[in-house]
Amino acid sequence: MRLHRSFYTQPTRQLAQALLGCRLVRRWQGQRLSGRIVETEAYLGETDLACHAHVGRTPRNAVMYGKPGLAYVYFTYGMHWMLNVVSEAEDFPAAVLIRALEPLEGLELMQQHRPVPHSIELCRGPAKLTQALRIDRTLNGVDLCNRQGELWIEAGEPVPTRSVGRGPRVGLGTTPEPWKSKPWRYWIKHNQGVSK
DNA sequence: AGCACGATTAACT
DNA sequence: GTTAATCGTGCTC
Repeated sequence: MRLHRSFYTQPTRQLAQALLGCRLVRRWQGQRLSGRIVETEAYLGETDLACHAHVGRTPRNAVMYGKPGLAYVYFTYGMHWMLNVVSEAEDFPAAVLIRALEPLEGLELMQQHRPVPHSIELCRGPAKLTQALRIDRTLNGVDLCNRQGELWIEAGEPVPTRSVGRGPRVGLGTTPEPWKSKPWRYWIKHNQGVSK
C-alpha cells in the first residue's frame, strides 16, 4: 500500500527518520524495482542555507513549494539525478533526500541499469539509486500518492530510535555554519547499504 | 552572453 | 587523498 498524504505532512526531520525502513518502489516495464530506505537527509525551508530554497522560489526548486508527497528530482554535477520527497505544508519548501537503499526487488534489471560486482552497491548513494531505478527529470513533480503513478513508497518495519544514526549532511561544501554542521542526516546503524 | 559552482561518482596517485 | 567528468541553474555584466 502506498503511504497516505498525511504521512508526508510530518515535520521534515521526523519524516526523514520515519522513512527509514520504508520501501521505495519504481514501476519499470511492468516490473517492480524496489529497495528499503536506509539513509536520508532533511532540507528545511528558505532559512536553511543548504536547502535549494534558500534563494527563494525558482523554476528549479518550485516543486518543493508544492504538496507534501510530491517527488522533487533535480540534476547536479552535470550528470547526476537526486530524488527528494516533499514534506510538510504546501508553500513551505522542505524535502527529504533519499540517499541510499538496500535493494529488494528487480535486482537483475537494476544490474542492467548499473552493473556492479555486488548487489549491495546498486543503490548505495543518492545518484546510484536514481540510476538503478531509472529516476530522472521525467519524474520531477510526480505525486507519490497517485494510484496510477510509477513511483511510490510503502510502509515497512519501523526502525526503533536507538537504531537510527545521525550526523551532518554530506557534500555541503561552501554552505556556511551552522547549517553545514546541522545533524540532519539519518541512517540505519550497522546497515551495509548506507553510503560511504 | 558569460561565468562559477554544485545535496556525486569513479578513476586516478 | 586528489581530480576529471559534464551541464543546468542562478547571478552578473
